[in-house]
Amino acid sequence: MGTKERRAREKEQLQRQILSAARELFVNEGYENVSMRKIADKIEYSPTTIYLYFKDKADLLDSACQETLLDLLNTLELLNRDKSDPIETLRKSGKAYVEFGLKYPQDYKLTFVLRPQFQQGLGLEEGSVGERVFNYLRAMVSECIRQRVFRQVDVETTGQALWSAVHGVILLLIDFPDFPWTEKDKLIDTVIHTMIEGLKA
Amino acid sequence: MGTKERRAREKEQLQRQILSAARELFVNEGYENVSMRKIADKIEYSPTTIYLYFKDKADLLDSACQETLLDLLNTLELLNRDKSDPIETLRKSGKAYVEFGLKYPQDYKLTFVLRPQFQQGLGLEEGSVGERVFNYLRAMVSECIRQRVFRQVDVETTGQALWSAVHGVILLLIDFPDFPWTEKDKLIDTVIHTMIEGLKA
DNA sequence: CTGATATAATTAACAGTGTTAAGTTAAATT
DNA sequence: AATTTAACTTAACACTGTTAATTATATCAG
Repeated sequence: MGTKERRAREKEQLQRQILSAARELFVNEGYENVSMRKIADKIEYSPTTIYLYFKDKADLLDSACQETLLDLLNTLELLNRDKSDPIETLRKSGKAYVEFGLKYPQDYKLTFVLRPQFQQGLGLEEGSVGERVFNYLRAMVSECIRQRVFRQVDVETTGQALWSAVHGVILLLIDFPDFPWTEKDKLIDTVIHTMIEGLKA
Repeated sequence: MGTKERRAREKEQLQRQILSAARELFVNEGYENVSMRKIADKIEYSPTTIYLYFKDKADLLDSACQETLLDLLNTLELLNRDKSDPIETLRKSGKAYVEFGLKYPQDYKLTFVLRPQFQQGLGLEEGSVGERVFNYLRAMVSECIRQRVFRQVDVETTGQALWSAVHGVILLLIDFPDFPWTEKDKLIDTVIHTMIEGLKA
């Protein structure tokens, strides 16, 4: 009697197909420029079919962002963290975070700028992927303080301040591509380096 | 024969009226949620009249952002800058910048996030208001270096890095109002203070 | 294999969007 | 008073997200 399971599998597959098409379009053409009809065209279904699998367009955006956060978390956790040099770990992670944002600018903006406007909260609630990303940052800062390479700062505030700095440089570089930036990597390194220096004991 | 002048004045007045209505709506309801028809209703003209005064909706956004930038520049230039303490000046300016962004979050996002997507370049071209704002920042950094309170860093890169940091904290605070931020002012002060410390000689 | 039932997908429609072209009204000039 | 010019509006187009009603399809019972 596996027909029910098969049907469920098929449904899940179509859901993934829709999400995949939507995300690709969002990323390539921008959320606002993607219509439900465009997504439907891509998967060769009628527009309203999408509504059988997702509540509305914002829900689609939401799901796409979840995927982005997972990718980001993956990227960060793939870094080989050297416990003996927490500052270098922090620096590398910051760099990886910025590079992720610049490599997938549409994804990043979708997740960290656009989505919050639609969906309050950003899924930073307990157990979410977003929370895990932030925990990762928290742990690094804690380690720097524990090893006395940072002065006795507040972990929470410091983490949020670091996040602010890298978030800012990502968005400026994405949003003002024509601005006469010094040299992209130099700017990124300066932001990260300056913050770290400012926290040192 | 002042009739031509009067007509020109009336035209200008209507243009201002449109812009004022548009900006108010943009700020209160968000750019995407404001339709040309809504603006038209507010000023009691037909929707198409707007197109006699502005090229399109993006042009309206553009003009609104120009105003915001002027307001920002005004706010910054009202600060009494103490030449003898350039670091304090920088700190106060950074704080004022962030507070401006948080006081008029919609204006800030319109200008520094939304507009760049529509209109490439952001009017940071020569002689623009945007350029004057950035020159303000450049001058402060230069002064810090000249007086040897900062180490011998690159003015351009440093200015951009500082901008990144404050830009980031503004956007995070705006976009994630539900995030468990430590204490708003503490976070802002930490971001600014940490950057400055990291630049000191 | 046939008929009933549940599920999946579609068509048609609504109220709204930015924008353009054509038409109308009002004012200024000759 | 007639004509030109400027200001404004009406009607329309091709879209948008979304809902309700309808049709097609696949599963199950007899």
